[in-house]
Order: sequence, then C-alpha cells, then structure tokens
Amino acid sequence: MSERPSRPTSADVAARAGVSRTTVSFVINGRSDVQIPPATWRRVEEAARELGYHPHGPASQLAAGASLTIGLVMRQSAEQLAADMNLASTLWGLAAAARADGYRVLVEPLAPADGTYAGLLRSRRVDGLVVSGPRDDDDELAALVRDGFPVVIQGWRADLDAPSVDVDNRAGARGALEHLIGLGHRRIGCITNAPLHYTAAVERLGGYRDALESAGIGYEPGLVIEGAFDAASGHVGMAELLRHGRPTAVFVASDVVAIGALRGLRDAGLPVPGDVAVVGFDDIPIAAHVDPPLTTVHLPARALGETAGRLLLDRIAGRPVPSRTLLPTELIVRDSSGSPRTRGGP
Amino acid sequence: MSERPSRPTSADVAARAGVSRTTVSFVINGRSDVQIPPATWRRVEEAARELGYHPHGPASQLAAGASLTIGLVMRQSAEQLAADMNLASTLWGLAAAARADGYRVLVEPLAPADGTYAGLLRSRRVDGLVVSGPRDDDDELAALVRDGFPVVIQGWRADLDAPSVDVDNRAGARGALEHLIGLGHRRIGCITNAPLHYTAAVERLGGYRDALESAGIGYEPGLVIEGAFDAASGHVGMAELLRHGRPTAVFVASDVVAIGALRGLRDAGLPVPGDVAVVGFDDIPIAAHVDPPLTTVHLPARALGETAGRLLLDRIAGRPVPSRTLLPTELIVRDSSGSPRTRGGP
DNA sequence: GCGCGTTACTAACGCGAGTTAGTCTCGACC
DNA sequence: GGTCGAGACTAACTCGCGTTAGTAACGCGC
Repeated sequence: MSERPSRPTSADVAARAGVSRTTVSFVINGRSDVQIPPATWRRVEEAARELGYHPHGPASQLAAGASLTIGLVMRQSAEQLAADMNLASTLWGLAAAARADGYRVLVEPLAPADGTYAGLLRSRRVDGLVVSGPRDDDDELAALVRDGFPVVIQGWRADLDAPSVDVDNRAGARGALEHLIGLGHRRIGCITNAPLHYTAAVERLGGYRDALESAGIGYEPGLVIEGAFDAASGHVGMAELLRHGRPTAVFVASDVVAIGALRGLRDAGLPVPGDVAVVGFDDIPIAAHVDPPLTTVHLPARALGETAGRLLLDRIAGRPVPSRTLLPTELIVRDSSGSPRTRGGP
Repeated sequence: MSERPSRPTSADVAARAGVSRTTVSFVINGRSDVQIPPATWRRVEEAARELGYHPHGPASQLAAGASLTIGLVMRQSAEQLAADMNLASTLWGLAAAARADGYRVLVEPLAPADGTYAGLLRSRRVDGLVVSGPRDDDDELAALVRDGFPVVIQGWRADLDAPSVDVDNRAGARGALEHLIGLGHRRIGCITNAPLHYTAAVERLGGYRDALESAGIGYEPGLVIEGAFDAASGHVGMAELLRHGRPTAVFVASDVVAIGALRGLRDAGLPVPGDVAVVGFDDIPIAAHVDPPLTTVHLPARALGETAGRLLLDRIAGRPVPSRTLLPTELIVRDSSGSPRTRGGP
C-alpha cells in the first residue's frame, strides 16, 4: 500500500482500449491530422482515465526532442536577490507565459562565482534560457549565444547577438528627474541602484544626466553616489551625499536603496519632502506605505517576466524576435517629492 | 553557422575513444565499482571533451528512471507572492540544497484557482515536490500523499501524512509578546499576517494568546484584527484597531503588514514607540531601515528552503525523515518597541 | 472479379542513455 | 599444456513514447 503500483504505460492503455500504441499516442496528443472515429477516441480516453495514465515526461521528451522546459538563470548574488522585491512578480509572469505554451520553468539561482548553467541547455534539459542580470565577463553566456541556443537576456549585453528585454531605465529615470526639475529643483543628487558595472545602473544614471542636460543644469560628479542593491547602501550613501554639499532633491534609482536613503535624511534631521525631495525607482509594493509615501518610477515586473517568456518561446519556435524590447515605466507621484508650492522657485 | 551542429552522442565519444558505449557510460557516471584502467579512462574523458559531449538529459532520465528534478509548488496568489519578501531567499536555499545532490528545481507558481500540479509528479517530470502554503481543501495534494509520492509541505496540513517544515511560528510570536509584556505593556493588540484560514496566521495568533495567558492578561477579541499579507491591510487594520480602543502595543505578525500598520499610527498621530510600541514578524531586509527601525521576529528564510530541500531529497532517497521540522526564530530588538523606561509601568 | 481509393488502423524503428550477461585475453598455477 | 580466474571490455536489451511506412478491410464503379 505504501509502495506505488507500477506506472501504466501507453501500451497498457492500448491493450485496455483494444487498439495499438500508436492510436493511443494520437489520441493523447490530440492530433487532428489523423482520422480516428469518435467511438475509438472515446474508448482510448476512457481506458487512460481508468488506468490513471500519465505520459512519462522524460520518454516524451526523448522521443519528441523537446524538453518543454525553459530555464531562468539568476546571476545575482544571494543578497542582491533577497533585496529584489520584484523577483516574485517577474517569476510569476515568466511562468504564466511558459504555461500558456505548455512549458515549465526551471530556476537556477547562481551567484556569479558558483557554477555553470550552460549544461542545462547543452544537455537538453531545457529548450531555452532567460538569463537575468548577466555580467559582462560571462563567457559561458557568450558561448551559448554563439552556438545558436535560444537565449533571452533580461537586462543588457551590448556585445551579444541575443534578444533582450528590459524596462526603459533611461526614460524612466529621465521622467523622474523632469518631475523634480518641474518642481523647481536644480540641485539634485543621485544614488544609483547598483555599482556602475551593472548596466541598469548606468542606464538610470544616464537618464539622470540626460534630464539635467536638457534643463541646462550642470552635472556635478560630487552629487552622484553609488548604491548597492540594499537599504544599507542607501543609508550610508545619503550620509556621504550630505557631506558633499546638500542637494534639495535626490533621485535614488531603487526603492529599497531609497528606504535606506530616507533613513539617512532622518538621521540628519532633514524633513522629506520639506528640505529634501526624494524619488525612487521600481515601485515595490510597500513604496506607498513608507514614511513619507515614496514617489517612484513604476516597473512592470510581471510584464517583464511575461515578455521574456514570450520572446523566448518565439525564439524556440523559430519565430522572428525583436532584438531589443523595452517596456515603458510610469512615474507614480506620492508624497516624498512634495509639490511646487511646498518648495520655493529656484 | 547559425544552425547548431548535431549533438554528439555517447556513441560518438565511444567511437572516438575506441571503446564501447558502455565504457563511456561508466566513465561519464564515474562508476567506481567497475574496473577501468586509468589510460582508457583518460582517453574517454578526452574524447568527450574534444567533442563537447554532454549527456542528453531526457535520455538519462528515461533510462535511469529519475528526473533529478524537484518541484516547488507555490500555492499563493500572485499578490500574496509579490508581498512575500522572503521568497527569493527560500528559493535560493532550496536550489542550493538541490544542487548539492545534483538536482534542479522546477517552480510552479499556481494561483489557488488555476490548474493542477499533480501531473508533474505523475508524469515523472519531477521526483518530488515541495508544496508551499497548501490550502486545507487541496485534494490533489492529499491524493499525491496517499499515493506515496515524495512530498514535503512547507507550512502545515495536520491531516496529511507527509513531512513538513516550518518556522516555529507559535514560539516566535510568543517571544515577541513576552518582550512587550516585559516592557510593561498589558494592553496589546494583534494584527495577523493573513486571514485565519491560513495555518501560519493561526499559529502566530496562538503564540500571542499563549503569552497573554501565561502573563495573566485576559484575551480581548476586539484587540485582534485580521491582516492579509500586504501593507494596505495593515494600514486599514490599524485604523480599525484604534477605533476599538487604544492598545499601548501591537504585535503585527508580518513585517510587510507592520509597515502598513506604522502608517496607520502616523495617520492617527501616535508616535512609535512613544505612544504605541510595535513588533513585527519575518525580519525582511528593510525592516531595519523603516521609521522607526522595526523590532521583529527573525525568520530564517534561506534555512527554510534548504531544510525543505534536504528533507525532500532524503525522502526521495528513501532515507527516514522526521514528520515535522520546526526551525527556531529569533527576536531582533530594534527601536519600534521602545524600552521599559520610555514607557511607564502598568 | 478486378482495380482503386478511403478509412482505420498497426508494426517497427528511433530517440540516447543505463545496465545485465556475457566474451575474450592474458597470466599464473598445477 | 591445459585450467582457472581475474581483468577489461562489449553486445544487446531496456526505459516509454513519437512517428513513418505500410497494410487490411471496406466500398464502389465498371
């Protein structure tokens, strides 16, 4: 009773229904291109149900030559991932896209240092890979792309000829700054979301610079501090920023880092948005509930996952795929950026 | 060039090394029980490397009868998952445990309404399953357990004979309350982390009641409000709690909900911890950085995943497994609970 | 009665590896 | 010189399913 009965195979179903294995296979896979009388069809279905038949996955995969599985490789460190509050949504979106096509998702969280993932693809355990947060020096990834494996990059690697998805970091950041500039701020600091060898950090900083330039405001390197994913980095980052001269507003390119930055401002006794306005990035679920509610750039996490999934499935199926897909962001104005009236003009 | 060359098979390796497929298989799988002279061994390894040979996953799985994959079924809704800030760590821990044994992790996020996951196991696409946040009415799960499939439950289902892992919610909550009581509080409210058909919510509430009882404080149903995973529920929950009579302290059984609760207290103009002390649960990464830094019960998210993984692998391997594993929590005292001196005695 | 389509199937091969039950060689020992 | 036994392999079967090529049965027209 504790031991499972041996699995029924398609041969058992065939025997029970009084047909051949081939016919069973046709029915199970719902092939409409073969003619099978409804009576036979039903007999097979019934036999399968009675026996509790489920096709053996690995056997199908071997015969059909497809694993019906896609992989998600997360190249971030454990700490970085723990701080990423949008992961769940992205994963959900990816899985939803996969399931719609009968695919499953295999996740491979892999710190930069540990291990390899190319084997997943080379051993055909997955039919394609979404690589999130690739590092520039990831040769393994370059090799996979070169060998023509279906890979979608979430983030960016300019040197690789693989389709990539990302939010429009640059435009998002630019929008955040235009908002601050519109409120009359001219001396605006920036704490990045991550060290500057991460492309997303560079792009968001790029949006910051674009906006300053368009507004005719000079770029001051002293107003830019590198954050590093977590709130602690925002905390110390803000302290450092304040030491270098006080801005009237700060764009923090990550909500989590921004929460640390807000703490830094409290430490310094500077009211937000009274003395310093703050705008974040990501729109994590709690952004609306911190003190003060955070003005931020909404990142469509779930759509990001869905899009990555769809692109990868298209690529696997051999359909044409755009080389770069950028998802739009949206500025969500809450209290932390104040209003034109609470701040004076320039 | 864009087309991948056809994969080398073990037969190709055998031909190149001048041996049979069987020998190749022995070498690749590192079987120490067969005698193969070092010279031959090296020839095979070299041939495999030169050809870029990787065993075909599905074929191995078919022949060996094991998929070397475990599944993680997340039974929470999309919103609930988005609010769960510990997911990434748990997943990381699970994947780490799996990888140590040569297993991979397949994730299946499944809204309560949508779809079925038993097929994963029945079709042998996975060798075992970790089911997170199972609902009481999940018959599919009950059937799998009854049929003897390797399943580990993360959370609790008292009626099922399957090993389960969880943090010691009850003890954790009790510790939080003892801390508050020790500070002199006697009128202590509670906002649960989730609706009370979730066992974790019931357990944490149980710890709250235990502590009150031990301290000889009467239980007042009016001081208990149901939260629902997200900060918004904490926000409205706190407002409701304050309407029913003001406690001097509140135990909020989830940090995310607590952040909403803190907002509710701000709305009411009540300083924390001056007028009302707050203790959370989970110790999410930003708990230390909100205003005020949150006293909370640390939940070892990564260890939770690791433990679930190890238990499942033990179960798959047929090793004995304890039926219930509880991980200890730890109270992290920060500012939101104040000190005995800031509050007067009873 | 034969030829010729359809219709409704089935026999048999192949996917790529793991594994069992041998086979063959070579040396030692009697 | 024959026998035994290890050592070093290999032939061939197996896993469960997808699929191609082929066939048996039936109807129909002449």
